Amino acid sequence: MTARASRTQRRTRIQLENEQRILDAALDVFSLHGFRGSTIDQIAESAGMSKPNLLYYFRTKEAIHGELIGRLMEKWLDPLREMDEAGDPVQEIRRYILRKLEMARDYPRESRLFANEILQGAPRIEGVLKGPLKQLVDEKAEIIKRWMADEKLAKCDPHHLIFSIWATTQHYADFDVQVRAVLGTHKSGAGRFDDAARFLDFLFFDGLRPTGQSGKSSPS
Amino acid sequence: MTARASRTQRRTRIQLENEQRILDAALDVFSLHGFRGSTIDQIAESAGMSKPNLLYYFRTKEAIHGELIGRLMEKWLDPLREMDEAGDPVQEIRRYILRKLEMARDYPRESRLFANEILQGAPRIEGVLKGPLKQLVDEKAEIIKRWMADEKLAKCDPHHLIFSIWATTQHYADFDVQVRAVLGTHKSGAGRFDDAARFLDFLFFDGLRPTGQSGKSSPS
DNA sequence: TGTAATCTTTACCAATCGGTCAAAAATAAT
DNA sequence: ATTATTTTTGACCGATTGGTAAAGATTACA
Repeated sequence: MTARASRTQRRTRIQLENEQRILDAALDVFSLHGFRGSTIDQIAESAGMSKPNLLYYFRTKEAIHGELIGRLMEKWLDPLREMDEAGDPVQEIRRYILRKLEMARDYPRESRLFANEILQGAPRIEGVLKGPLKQLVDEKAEIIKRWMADEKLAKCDPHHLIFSIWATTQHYADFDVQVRAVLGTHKSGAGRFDDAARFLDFLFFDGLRPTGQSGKSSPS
Repeated sequence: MTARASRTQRRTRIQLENEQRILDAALDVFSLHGFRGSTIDQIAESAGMSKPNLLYYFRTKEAIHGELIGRLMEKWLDPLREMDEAGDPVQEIRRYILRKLEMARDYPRESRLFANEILQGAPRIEGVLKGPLKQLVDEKAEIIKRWMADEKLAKCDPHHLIFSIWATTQHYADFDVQVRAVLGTHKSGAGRFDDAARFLDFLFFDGLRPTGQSGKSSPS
């Protein structure tokens, strides 16, 4: 039995090191070119390793990608899991937005890997989306709905609220090239995310305020 | 000189037909797999055409992709161009959001093509982003800033406001698979976009209201 | 109808793709 | 030091890639 096949703990120091180097290089490549657009040679070269050597640790291209996606999905939903019904609704939502924005800032490759996967029809994670993801979102949407019923938040569709949080935060990772091109080079990287945090706080919490008076202008 | 090389009007009926078929098929394929992940054979088959026949109309894979991207960029920025300083600020922003959402609904392939291009580093449209796009956005951001100075809109960073509109609307095209997976199959396609329009109106215009009283809760 | 231009196909090419294999090199255990 | 094991390598495979050459089929036009 080859080394990598053993899921039974027995990992050499070299194994752990090289697996990490491969996954890191693969994250670079996959997040930039998508699954089909990436080649094993590219990943191997980026990892400073020969192709057969890489294939000694991961038997197929799918195996590398699958491992990355698996680890990603674990970490990706953590911020939403942390949303606590017992907490203050406004602070819970605010914290969720901030955590997601931090993840876009600190793990842009992971965000792009996920975006690539979804864009390309999510053939490899369809089950997760319709299963654990949907379940988690439905659960949290119920909590948000109760918050709204208790007048702690302005009423709106909680599912679409979650979508909008995903969209606005991940935008800073997925469309980073465009954001930087439009803002120009005068803004440092950190400054962009500070501005984004400030803006998102404005956008969501001048809309999500508990007090009821709406500013709608067309009574129609 | 081959037929397709002549940019000088002389297009046969067959040329126009086949070019359209090819571009339509290529839009399907490119928007789903990105540039590197798409193959000429795939596009040819999807267009019901042999590969050499396709290459008679477009000499390279890049040529097809370039033509698509070019036509896309034309249409893509129209809604923003239509934003009129002379109009009512709230209605102008509201209309822009609605137009962008309609484009996400009616041209999801184009949205995904663009997203793929940006995700993969925008190597083929970097110039457009830093040139015409940045110029247009800067121009409209100035208008929005003046609206805010005139107290017609709540004050915020206009660039990030535009980003958030892009992010929230295009999300419904680019992440459609995820949206459908989370919402489940009980919602028809049209209904999703109606809900989205309603929600986005809530999100932006309970925050972008002209009247100044903010609902911030942490006075710090 | 004849003919020139346009359109389509078959056969093919070199390069690259994901992946295999056996043997060599490095490492660890005794 | 010897052996057993793990790691690395170069040479190679069939399939697919983007693209070409040239001949055949079709069309437009006189």
